[in-house]
Amino acid sequence: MSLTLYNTLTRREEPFVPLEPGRVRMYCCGVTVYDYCHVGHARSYTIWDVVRRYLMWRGYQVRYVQNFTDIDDKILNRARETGSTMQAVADRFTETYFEDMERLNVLKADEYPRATHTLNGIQRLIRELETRGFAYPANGDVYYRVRKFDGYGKLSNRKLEEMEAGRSGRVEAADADAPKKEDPFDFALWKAAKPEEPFWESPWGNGRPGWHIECSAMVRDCLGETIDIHCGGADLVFPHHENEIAQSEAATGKPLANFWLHNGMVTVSGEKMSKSLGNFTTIRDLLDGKWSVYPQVVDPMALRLFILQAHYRKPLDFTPEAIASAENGWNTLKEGLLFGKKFGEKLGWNDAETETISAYQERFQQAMDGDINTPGGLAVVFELAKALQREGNVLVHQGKADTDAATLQQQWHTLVELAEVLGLEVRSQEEPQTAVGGLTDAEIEALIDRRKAARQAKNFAESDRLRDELKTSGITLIDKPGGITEWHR
RNA sequence: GGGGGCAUAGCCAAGUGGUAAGGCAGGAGACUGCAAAUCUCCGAUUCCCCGGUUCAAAUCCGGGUGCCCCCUCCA
Repeated sequence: MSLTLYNTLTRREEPFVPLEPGRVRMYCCGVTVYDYCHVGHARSYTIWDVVRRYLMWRGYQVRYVQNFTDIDDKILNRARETGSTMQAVADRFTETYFEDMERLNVLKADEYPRATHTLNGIQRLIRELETRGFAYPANGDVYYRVRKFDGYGKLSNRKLEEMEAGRSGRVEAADADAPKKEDPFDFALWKAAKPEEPFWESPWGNGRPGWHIECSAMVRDCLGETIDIHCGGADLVFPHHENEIAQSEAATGKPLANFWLHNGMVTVSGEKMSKSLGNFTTIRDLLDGKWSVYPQVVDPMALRLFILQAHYRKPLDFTPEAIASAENGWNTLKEGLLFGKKFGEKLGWNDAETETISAYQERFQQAMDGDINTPGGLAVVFELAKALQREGNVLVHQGKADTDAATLQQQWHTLVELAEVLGLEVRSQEEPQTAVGGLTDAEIEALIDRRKAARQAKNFAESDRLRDELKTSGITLIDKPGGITEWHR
């Protein structure tokens, strides 16, 4: 069995073979740090996190690099609007990126290059392109000579003539740089500084790098001339990744990446979630219960589950119903994942190494090997979680489980292992134990005692009133056989 | 105009030639004073439409229809 991945470059699923046996070099296009991340970003970084985790689980040593674009017009605009500086804005939203990803349990990259720290590599690359005739200066700017690169269009599968011919029905925005370009398709490698903008010195004058060049330079600096996997959102295929290929391959004469992976867009009512459409929900607003159509706190793992329940290349529609569904699904998984903590000791589990159940492992792997089929992998995880949830309840109600302790331990071990490959973990620090209703445990117990008395006296009106009273304080009661009542917040 | 992708139960979603995974929601029963929780059971004669290939197709081929993404910053 081997892992196959859909490669945008060849438009086929291909067996994944790394350049160097056992090692994977992976680069992911990161965010431009000018605002909070939204659910679309969450999807992208979650899915690449899963690809990375899966490769590691498959035994590869993965080196994962993801950049921050911290030089950009949008950051500058934000700085102007808020009376701040590009650096300060970039630092702030780099920080919030980390906070959001931490909540989503996205593993930290091995390296986070930033445009502002890569100026040497960028300038070196531009100089090489200039020497080779792929770049030309024009009034302080430097442009890439697109028509000189034969392979231009190979990733996005388009021909310059055809793009020229149609140009879609959109209004063509005037390109202010057009007079400086030899050809309308040329793009900027270096932009001359405008008054009052931050700049860096260069052989072409003071200025700053264009967007595409930073990734070419960072990949080379951090991972080498050819890497195994380059990934990002499907909206980056053209022009961003196409231009990266043009820059890197013109300079080195080698392929930039063997596999190009792209994730599908998150949509809202069928339309792409994006800043420009204004239909986005930030990760923190969603998790903190500030999404207007779903004003409840959302478990980060439910968001993760929502993302993984769709195949990564398909569009994913973001709706309150889907989030509610994912929350319920996560509760089931969580029950399964907590099984060991709740019942392990009672079942007399030993500390010895427990084996993963191969039947489940193989089914999981088979699904994931098929272009990271997370919905298929989740089916296996859910089967285990449901089985354990059931056993847990049988155990609580009948005092003993239907399955022997050793098998349960293996099932639990398998569940935890496979769920972790998907990054689905119960993280204890996320359980806020603040008493919403302000009742202390003793007060709650006292109310329960009063209700018990009422029930024994068959005064059900009073007992139901007490139950409702507790309910409004956020306390749920569970009546069990033998007159025992348990409660939880 | 060009390029890419998608259409499977109420909703989400796997499945690429061998007779439809899984999740959510829903229904019935058990339990309960009633609830909640839990347990058991139940759902597509059918995979957008029309043709074709085949012993056999959701899966392959041809033709339609509808939707999304990209060609402008974008994950």
